[in-house]
Amino acid sequence: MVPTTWRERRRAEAVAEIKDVARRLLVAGGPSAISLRAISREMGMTTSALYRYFASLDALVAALRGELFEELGRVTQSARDEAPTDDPILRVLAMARAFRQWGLEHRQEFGLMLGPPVAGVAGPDQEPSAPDDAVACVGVAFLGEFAELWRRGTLVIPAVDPIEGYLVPSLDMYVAERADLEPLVVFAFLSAWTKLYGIIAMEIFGHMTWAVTDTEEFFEAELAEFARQLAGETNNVPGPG
Amino acid sequence: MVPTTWRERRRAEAVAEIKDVARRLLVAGGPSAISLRAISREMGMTTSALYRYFASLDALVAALRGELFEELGRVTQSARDEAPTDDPILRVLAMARAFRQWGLEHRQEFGLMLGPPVAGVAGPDQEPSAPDDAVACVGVAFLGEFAELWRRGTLVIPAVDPIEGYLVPSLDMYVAERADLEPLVVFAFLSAWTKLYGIIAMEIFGHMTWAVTDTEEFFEAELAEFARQLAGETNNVPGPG
DNA sequence: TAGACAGAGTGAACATCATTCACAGTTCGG
DNA sequence: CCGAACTGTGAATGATGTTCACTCTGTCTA
Repeated sequence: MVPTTWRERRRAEAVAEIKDVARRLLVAGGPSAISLRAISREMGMTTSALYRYFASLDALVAALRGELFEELGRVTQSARDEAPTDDPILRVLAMARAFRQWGLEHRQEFGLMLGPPVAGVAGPDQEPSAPDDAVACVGVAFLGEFAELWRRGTLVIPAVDPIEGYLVPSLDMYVAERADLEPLVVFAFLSAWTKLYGIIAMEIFGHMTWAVTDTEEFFEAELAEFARQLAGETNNVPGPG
Repeated sequence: MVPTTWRERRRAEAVAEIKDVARRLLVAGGPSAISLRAISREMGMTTSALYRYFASLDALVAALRGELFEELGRVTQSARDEAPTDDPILRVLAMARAFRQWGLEHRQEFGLMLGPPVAGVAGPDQEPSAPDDAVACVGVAFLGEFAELWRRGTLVIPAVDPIEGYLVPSLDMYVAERADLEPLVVFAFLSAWTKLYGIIAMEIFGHMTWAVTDTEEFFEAELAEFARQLAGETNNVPGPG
């Protein structure tokens, strides 16, 4: 499995360098700035030589996208592992912060990964409901903490009407030891997951500047309220006065 | 203001047709499929002639984007106006449903509008915190209902720690009669707004298929829980059992 | 009303891009 | 050690945005 022959090692290096240059171009000028010609120029190669490593530009971008998901997954999970083991809520918060932080530091990458699907990269020809969808990589880590929270009996969630039927049935497959998740837990996770995505994506895509000046403070306020809800400590406030 | 001379009328028609064709191309093949050459071909014109109407391809796309925001604004607000005037919560729900529905029926447009900023269309050179940001057009309608809800004293919101400081100060400018919005109300709106964006964008961008089969049911469940929270009727459920 | 002027369209040109192909050099395995 | 697979080359094709010098034609003014 590990490259042994010279050619294989050389090839792996080339693939890695191509993806590195592609990422640099992405960061510098957005997805449309990733061009085989620019890559070949920077690497001192012919453009056609790149086709020995990737079937097309789209294939390259798809590979890069996959690698970025791995990176984001590593980052969030290592943030989780630095949080105290016995406090799932703190672990969730740590992951959420790491998620946002990485996104802010890698806006273009974030857009490529979690923006609208790019034409040839994740088109409708791909199987739509692939169970190993790249997005799952990072989402599942959150799900795991919700499962742990539920296992301890400290998870407080709103009772939702007809919860059955619309969740992917084998979702607890991802969770350690097949937790046999209550659908309500999955709903609680999804609710938090979509909300997290909303805040972060909106900020990174620049759709929040018209309403919020200090997005970090807003994010922390949302996080605090979220933690309060998880602990069942919501103290509501009635109308004006 | 209204075009009177023949040339002006003719010009307005041409501009409209160009944007129409551009939109058709967008729908058919994504943003990268919008090309001046394809437009000119379809219109039986020379490509260079298009430069009499738009300074560049990016300018065309930007104009199209603006028009799409107007359309989405009209759709959501007309959905609101069909809901009972005396029930702000129902009005918010109607707008949320219309928002999602329009997005699902116009995925490419939605991506262009609310996805990551496209290179030349909404680049960093544009003024970042423009108060008339296009996203505001649709968001403000939601804010208005929250203001109304608050005015009636029926809005129940969580108490959030240090709310001052990170909100755009002149946000109540948008609200009818300058409501002098309590920051807490703005926070409640933003919380709902980001959440709504999260659910809808995630679904439209295809980032939810790995976890949810029937996204419509999930959306309705979230909506119901949201309405319950707004009315202060959350009935929580403790851990496993 | 006649002429000046701005608007609208043309066709050629240049630079960029992805992709393919026949060809040649290099490395590996039997 | 020799054939086969791998890696790279250079030319070619056809797509793209953008510019420029031109014509032609409405429109407005003197």
